[in-house]
This record gives sequence, C-alpha cells and structure tokens, in this order.
Amino acid sequence: MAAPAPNEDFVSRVLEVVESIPEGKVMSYGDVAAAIGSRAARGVGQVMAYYGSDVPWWRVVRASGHPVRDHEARALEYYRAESTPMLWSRTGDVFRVDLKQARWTP
DNA sequence: GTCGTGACAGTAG
DNA sequence: ACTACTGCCACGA
Repeated sequence: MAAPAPNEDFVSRVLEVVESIPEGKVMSYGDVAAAIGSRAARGVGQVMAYYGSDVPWWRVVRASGHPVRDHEARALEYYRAESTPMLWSRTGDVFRVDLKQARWTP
C-alpha cells in the first residue's frame, strides 16, 4: 500500500524545500506542503517553529501574502535586504508580499 | 494511545 | 475587511 511520507521525512522535506527558495522569492505554507505531496500547511508551520531556525523562514509566507505570525517586523528587514517585491496597505500600517511576482514554484 | 496546541489554507456568512 | 468552521500534520504531556 502506498503510504504517505512518514514523520521524519516530512520534516526533512519541508526544510529542504524552504532552503531551496532563492532570494527575492517566497512560497506559501500551502505551496510548501503541496511541494512535498501533502496539504499540511499547519504541519509546515509546526516544523518551522521547531527547525525553522536553520532555514529562511521569512521566505515562507501565508496564502494572503502576509508574513509569518509574530515575525512580520523581522521578515520586513529581510525583504528589504533581498529586494523582495511587496505591497503596502493604503494606511501603510501593514504590508504584504507581492505573490504575483514573488511566488516561486519549483 | 488519546488530547490539546500551533510560525496555516480554504470556504462560507 | 472580519470572524467561524473544517481539514491536515507533528510534537508534548
């Protein structure tokens, strides 16, 4: 029976995909999950929380283009340094990544 | 072995 | 724009 990816492989796959994201590009949690053949957007976020310290977590954003939870200020510094295309709200209070151009698909 | 939690996605109102 | 519900996976107690 074709069983899906086990636990240890899931973590390794997520880290590998995130590390393969080039500068100026971003992937949504759902895209990363789909890249490993799963729909566990939540599982991806959970892996990032534990092992994200060794991967460019700021290049992983939500499907809406918003940066990572509780880390938007930190991500903003990286986006500016990487020249990542982003859009600002009319109020300028919040920003989002321009998935139209920054969305990277392997 | 079960339950709750979490750096989420998608749909519905 | 927002909240609420559901589905998915891994980890800790």
